[in-house]
Amino acid sequence: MPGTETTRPLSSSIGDYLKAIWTIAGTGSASTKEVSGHLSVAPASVTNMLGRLQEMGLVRYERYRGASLTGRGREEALRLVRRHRLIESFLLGHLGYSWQEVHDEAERLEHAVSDEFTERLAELLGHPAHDPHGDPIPAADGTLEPDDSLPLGEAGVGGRVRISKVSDESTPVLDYLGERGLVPGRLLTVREVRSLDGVVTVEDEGGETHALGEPLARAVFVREEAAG
Amino acid sequence: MPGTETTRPLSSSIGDYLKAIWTIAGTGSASTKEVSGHLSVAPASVTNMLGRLQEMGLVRYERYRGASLTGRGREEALRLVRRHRLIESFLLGHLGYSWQEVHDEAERLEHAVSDEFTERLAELLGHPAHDPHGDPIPAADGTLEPDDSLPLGEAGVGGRVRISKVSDESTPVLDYLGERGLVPGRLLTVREVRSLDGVVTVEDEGGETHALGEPLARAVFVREEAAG
DNA sequence: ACAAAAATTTAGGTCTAGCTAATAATGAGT
DNA sequence: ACTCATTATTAGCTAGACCTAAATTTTTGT
Repeated sequence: MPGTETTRPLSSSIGDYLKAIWTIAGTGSASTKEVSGHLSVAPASVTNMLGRLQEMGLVRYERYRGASLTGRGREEALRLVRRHRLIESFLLGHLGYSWQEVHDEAERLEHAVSDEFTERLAELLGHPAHDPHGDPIPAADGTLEPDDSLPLGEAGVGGRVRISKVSDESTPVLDYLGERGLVPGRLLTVREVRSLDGVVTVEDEGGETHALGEPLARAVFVREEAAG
Repeated sequence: MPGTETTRPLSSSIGDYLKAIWTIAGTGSASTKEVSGHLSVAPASVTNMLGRLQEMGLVRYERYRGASLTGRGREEALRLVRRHRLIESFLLGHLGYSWQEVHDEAERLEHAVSDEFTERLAELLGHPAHDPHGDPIPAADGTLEPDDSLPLGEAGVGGRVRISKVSDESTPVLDYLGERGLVPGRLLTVREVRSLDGVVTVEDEGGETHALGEPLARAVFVREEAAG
């Protein structure tokens, strides 16, 4: 059966590279330095690995020019993202993990888990479309819903917006927002966007007002609501 | 803090060696060949690794004499066994895995999972004392209930016995027994043990009679019931 | 008691994924 | 257009965990 070896294991660090490129560049291309920074690996090691990934047909890579994912590379990356997000959902929903604990555990687990496990987990969770951060979970067939959300600061003043996701970079930020109910799904009205310091003032459904500065405002992504 | 580095990561294959020695020899000692067979690793590699494990203080090893676990080695092995059995329980109980699928998945997961995860999983499962095969699950503190079960063939004729566990070596065997309800917890009466071929005849609670030959009889372990 | 068989160890090599230091290409600023 | 800082690549090494083939020790059978 030629062409049937779709699911050979693929060492765990290979997946990390693919995910990194996908995260950094999406469909575009990622530089050695960016990947190096993302994975905390020396640039020289990245160069080396990108060469190998190209030989495997997972990335397109040109010396001094950075790398971008091939179809297969993207597929593989999305498969890992799917695993990661489903596992995070499980850890938060069923095992009582907190935001901060979840990421590392999921990072390790996503490399150990089989497709079988992933799909059964999806089943258990009721095939969620989004993870707890609000990020879309790629479908089992590798499809990913296009993400049309925008940073809170770029929303139109006076508009009604719904929080679509909260970026998972910083734990204190997540905690702060979580405590105030600023989580995916929440409906807000944008009251003011001050261009000097980027502070965004919003009003939530309960009439509470929140003023969000630099790191906070950038962590919140929203979608404009159909009816204002 | 000297002596506080209890939980450093320990590469995954190290754990495999410790578990193998524990499984083969318990508290006694395992030969190079046994370990080699158990892990499907060349004998030379085993020799090499046993030397390293000794340096780490995890096994006692004498050239040409085999290896046995030290206290720390045993602790580590039992921790993995705990993980493995809890994960198996979860896969069977919550994700709908079947006997045959469960083992490999658990084997991979047990190396990726943290203590945190393990304990939260134990919580979710209601702190079970036994896994689905009937094997005791080591406690979080490293304690393991002594196992006083014996192979079905060694039970006294006429006695009432309860199936304590079913060894998880062979899938067809597990399936066969499972289909007939010969699972841990089942109460049986031993009708006959034929010494020529080792066939054991038992009667279950429903009055059904089962004649179990070599591989089957050896997979079933029982405990004698207090009141006959 | 000893030779042959079985088990084990040693020696020497591979592959992966990382590292540092030295060298080369790219691109920004004047 | 040229120089210099930045970014990448090459070269050469390390460590872990494995392998095969050759040498050695232990065990077994007579």
